[in-house]
Amino acid sequence: MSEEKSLNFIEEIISQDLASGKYDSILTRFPPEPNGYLHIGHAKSICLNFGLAKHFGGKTNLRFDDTNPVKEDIEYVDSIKEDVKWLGFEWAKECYASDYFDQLYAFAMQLIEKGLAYVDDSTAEEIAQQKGTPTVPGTGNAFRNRSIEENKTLFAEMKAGKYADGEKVLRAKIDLASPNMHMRDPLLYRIKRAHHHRTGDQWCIYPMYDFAHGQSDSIENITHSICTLEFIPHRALYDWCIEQLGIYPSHQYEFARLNMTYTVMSKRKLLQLVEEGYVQSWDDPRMPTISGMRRRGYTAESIRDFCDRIGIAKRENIIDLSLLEFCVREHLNKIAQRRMVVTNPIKLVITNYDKGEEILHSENNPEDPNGGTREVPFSNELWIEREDFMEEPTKKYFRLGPGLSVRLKSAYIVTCDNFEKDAAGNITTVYATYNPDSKSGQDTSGIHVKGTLHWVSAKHAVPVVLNEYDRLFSVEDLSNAEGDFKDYINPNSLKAVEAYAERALAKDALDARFQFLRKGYFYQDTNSTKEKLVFNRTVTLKDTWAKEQKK
RNA sequence: UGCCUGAUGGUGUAACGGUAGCACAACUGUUUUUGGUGCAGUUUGUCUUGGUUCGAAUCCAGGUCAGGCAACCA
Repeated sequence: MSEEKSLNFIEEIISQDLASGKYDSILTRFPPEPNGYLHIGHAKSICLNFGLAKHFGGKTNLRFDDTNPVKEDIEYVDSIKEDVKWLGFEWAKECYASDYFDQLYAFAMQLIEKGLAYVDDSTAEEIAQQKGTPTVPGTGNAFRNRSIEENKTLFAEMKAGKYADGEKVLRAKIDLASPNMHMRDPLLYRIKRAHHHRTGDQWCIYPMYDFAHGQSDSIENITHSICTLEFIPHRALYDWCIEQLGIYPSHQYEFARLNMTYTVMSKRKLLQLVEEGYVQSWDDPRMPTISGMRRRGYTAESIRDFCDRIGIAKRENIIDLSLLEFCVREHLNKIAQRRMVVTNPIKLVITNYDKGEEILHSENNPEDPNGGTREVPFSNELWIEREDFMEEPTKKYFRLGPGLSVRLKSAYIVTCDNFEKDAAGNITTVYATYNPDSKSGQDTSGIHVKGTLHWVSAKHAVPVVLNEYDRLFSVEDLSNAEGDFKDYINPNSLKAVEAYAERALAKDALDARFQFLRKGYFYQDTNSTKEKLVFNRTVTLKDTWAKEQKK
């Protein structure tokens, strides 16, 4: 018997709506503005909206909220579609608010005819001033009393291009004294001569968010319109428009957006990082964008799992980056191909190995009994990690040092006899003897060692580059940090290192997921070529030895 | 000195008047040919003051704190 997972508050509402017969089925929507790339916060919304539909047997539309042509671009539309698909979701309809411009214009005329909207000639500053403050009611102006006929004519002229940008706006006539600032005669339309990525130069007036979003929901018969907390005060206006227009009553519900430690989650800030060169692109693997995470090696499955675990609620939150890392490690541990790569090499010479070389076999994935093995060439000269040798080992050090023995993964047990240093005192070569009876899988030596090292045969090694990423920012909670968020950028968020990889890696598929033994999970970068293999570190392995050392 | 949200361990999230649970993090131990994984375990919490009740995280009243709202942005 599986324990029933408790419902979040939105699922609760939907179950009740379905049980009461209010709806036969539900329709949700994911409504990004195409003015930037999607990030992990959007993934939360995508998983929520599509997940709800899946859970309750409904559908989800993808709708582009493209009512502000100066900020929007087709590049963003394309990337958004790609990201949603990659995350594993299929939308029922691909919609655009701009497809409803004619309908929206007619809605506005309807409001004018009901005496509920008027053309205002005031400047932005005047309007702002006349709105009052949260504690002081707004004041009207003469334009508020224009006749219905005059308003109709004026609005039609606005559409026809008779007026300059900013010369006039259309406003709803609601309540200038409302305690909700959004109800103090909100703007419905503004004049803006800008090229729209879909409607071109057909329009010079564009509806505001509040006069587009709810109406679009209604046109599509969205049952549950889910958005983030900052839209709570807009809900009164959302409902007002629907009621006055007498159109399909979609309902808005709000949840808390995602925040994460050590990163930012605002398109404006992310755009700044790109434009000012702090990262290379929107899909830079350090970015919290879907495309960046994809390039870094995150799997769609792990992101979905993450979104599932963080939950949906109304309280502000900041999620530990470690939860995201846990999710991706958990998935990658199951599917990643194990390979050996040495990043900071010293030479290990096996003095009694006189076979020249031999082919050994190593499991591709100990988690997967059907994962098979691969061939790994072994010889008397190997690369091992510099940190795997210590001249004067401490008590808890399980690796190589004078007189110490270790297992070479999938190979033999070796014992260190000697080592060499250069003039500067750096270890250059370690000498060891191997035990021929300790071959992996057929070990009859009876020797037990505590440490196992990864290694690469020197003459078979393939040079590769590893991009080792660290968190983008150096403070946990950017919202509590004083000053400019860019002051907290981690200057060491990317370290590109040269490394020696085992031969098999050169032949592996481009999109394979790897675990470089004892180093972390890696994924081939989009710029990687056969001539120059480049891997991005998705996430390190958990490292309890590093913790031990800090003590 | 307006209106709207919200407040449960370090971080999230459950408990719908009846045993404060789960996950991540942290810490033990154990297994391990990855100091990985697995397994077992430990630590840590109901913002506050009253009230209702046999019984309150939950209901009521007051307070405190945090966030949002006054873009021709979404």
